[in-house]
Amino acid sequence: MPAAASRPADSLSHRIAHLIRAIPHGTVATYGQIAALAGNPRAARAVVWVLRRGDAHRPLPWHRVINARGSISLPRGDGFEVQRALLEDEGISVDSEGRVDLKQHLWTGS
DNA sequence: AGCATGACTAGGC
DNA sequence: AGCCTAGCCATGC
Repeated sequence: MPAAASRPADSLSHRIAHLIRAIPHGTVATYGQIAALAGNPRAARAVVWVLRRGDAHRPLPWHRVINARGSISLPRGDGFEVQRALLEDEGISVDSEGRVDLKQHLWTGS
């Protein structure tokens, strides 16, 4: 079965989705961190794409991904509130500005 | 093939 | 410390 030059299973996007599902409950990861683990430290925007696209087949813990400054990147609004609620449900404190204590909750990647 | 979108980031001022 | 700019990646039209 040659052909199939870029099967989803081997694509960067798929690796990204896989990594996101690997983020442990109660911890968070940054876009850049996921990108780096997926092989491209500069593919943070690709991570965003995957998160926005979502996965119709399996649940994606999208709420565990935040930006490098340790805060929720969604614009203020419903999405923002939902993410904050989901994180707090996992025992992660999020202040009114959407900031999380990375020292305490950042996924070490292992 | 070119332009636009998106929840990003590092670096410069 | 905050704002702006330029890079980077995958997809959709």
